[in-house]
Amino acid sequence: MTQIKQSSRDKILSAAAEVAREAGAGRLSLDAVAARAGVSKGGLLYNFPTKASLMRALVETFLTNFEQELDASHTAQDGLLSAYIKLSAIECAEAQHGATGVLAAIAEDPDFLKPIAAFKRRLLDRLKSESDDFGSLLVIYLALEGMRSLKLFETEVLTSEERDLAVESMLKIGAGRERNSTASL
Amino acid sequence: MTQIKQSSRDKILSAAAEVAREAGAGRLSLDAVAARAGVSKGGLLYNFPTKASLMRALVETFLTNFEQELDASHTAQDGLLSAYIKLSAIECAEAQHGATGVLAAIAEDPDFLKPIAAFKRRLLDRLKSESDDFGSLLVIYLALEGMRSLKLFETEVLTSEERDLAVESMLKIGAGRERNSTASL
DNA sequence: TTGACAATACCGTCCAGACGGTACAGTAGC
DNA sequence: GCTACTGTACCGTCTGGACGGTATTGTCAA
Repeated sequence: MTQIKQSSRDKILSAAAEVAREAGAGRLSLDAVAARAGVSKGGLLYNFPTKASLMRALVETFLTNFEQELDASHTAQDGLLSAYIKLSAIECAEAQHGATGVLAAIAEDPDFLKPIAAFKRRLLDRLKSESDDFGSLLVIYLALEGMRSLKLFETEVLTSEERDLAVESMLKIGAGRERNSTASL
Repeated sequence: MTQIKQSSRDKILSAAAEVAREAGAGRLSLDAVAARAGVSKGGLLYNFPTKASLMRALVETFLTNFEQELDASHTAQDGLLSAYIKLSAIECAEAQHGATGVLAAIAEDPDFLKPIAAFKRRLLDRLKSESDDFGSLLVIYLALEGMRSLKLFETEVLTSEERDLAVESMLKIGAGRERNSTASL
C-alpha cells in the first residue's frame, strides 16, 4: 500500500522535473505533469492537493537526497570538502538530475529560495569549520555553485574534459587545506 | 523622439525585471509590467508586440550591457580576467541588477538559454587565450559563475565580507597566471 | 465465512479566473 | 498631421482546482 503510493508520488515528481526541463520552468502545468506521469489530473491532485505542495515536495526531495548522498560520501578517508567536490562532479556529469524541478518551483514562487539558501549556508558553515584557508574554500565553494548553475540551466558551456580539469584543480587547491585529512585525488 | 521611445522602452524593461523579482520569474504578466512601468497595456504592446519580444529584449540588453562594461574595464593595466573578476564583483555587490529579468525569459522559454550559453562560451574562450593555467582559470570562471548564480537567485548565502574575501582569493590565484600585455582578441 | 462498511487511490468533468493578444477610438505634443 | 502613445472593450485559450463518482483493498462484527 505504501509501495503503490510511493511509486506514484515518485513518478509524479520525476514527471514534473521532466516537464519543467522540456517546456520551461515557468510553463509547468499540472495537466502536463499528470499526462507525463501516466496519472489523471484527479490522481495528481490526490497526491499533491495544490500545485504549491507539488513544488514544495520537489524542493524537499532534492535537498534531502543531496544531503543524504553527501553524508554517505563523507567517510573517514574523504573530508567533507573532497566529498562535496566529488559528489558535485558526479552530479554535474550525470545526463539529467532533479534540479530542473527546483527551478520550476522557484519560478512559481521565489519564496522557495529560502529553504535552499538556508541549506547552502548550512553546508558552507560545515565546510568552513573543516578548513584552514577560508579564502580558497570560498572560491571552491563558489566554483561548485557555478558548475551546478551551468548544469541547472543545461547550457553546455564546458566540455566534460574541461569539467574534469576544473574538478582536478579544485581538489588540488582544496586538498592541502583540509583539516585532518589524507585527501587523495 | 528617440529619447522618449528609449526611456519608455527602458522603463518597461526595468519594470519587467522588478515584477519578475517580486512575483517570481514564472509569474511575469504583461498587465503587471505595464502597471509597474506606468504605461498602458496598449503602450507596452506598442513597444513590444509580443511577450516573447519583451523577453528577447530583456536578454539582449543584459548581454550587451555586460559586454560593453567588460570591454570598458579591460584596459591596458588590467588583463581581461582581472577585469572580469572585478566587474563581476561590482555587479554582485549592487543592490539589484537586471539578471532577474533574464531568469523570467528563461522560465518563459528555455530557448533563451542558447544565446546566453553562446555568450558565456565566447567569454571563456577569450579568457582561455590569455591564460597559462587553464585549470586555475576554470575554477575562477566557475566561481564567478557561482557568485552570479547566488546573486541571481537573491539568496544571500555569502556576506559581503565573504564575497570580498572570495574576490581577493580569485585575484590572487588568477593574477600570476595572466599572460601579460598584448592580448589578441 | 461472509456481508456491511470504510479507507485508499484514483478518474473525468466542469468552471471561474487569468493571461496573451487584438482592435480601435481618442489625444497630447512636436 | 504624424508619432507615440492611452484607454477600453473584448476574444480564445489555458490553468488550477473543486467536485462527484468509482474500483480496489482492508477491517470487523455476526
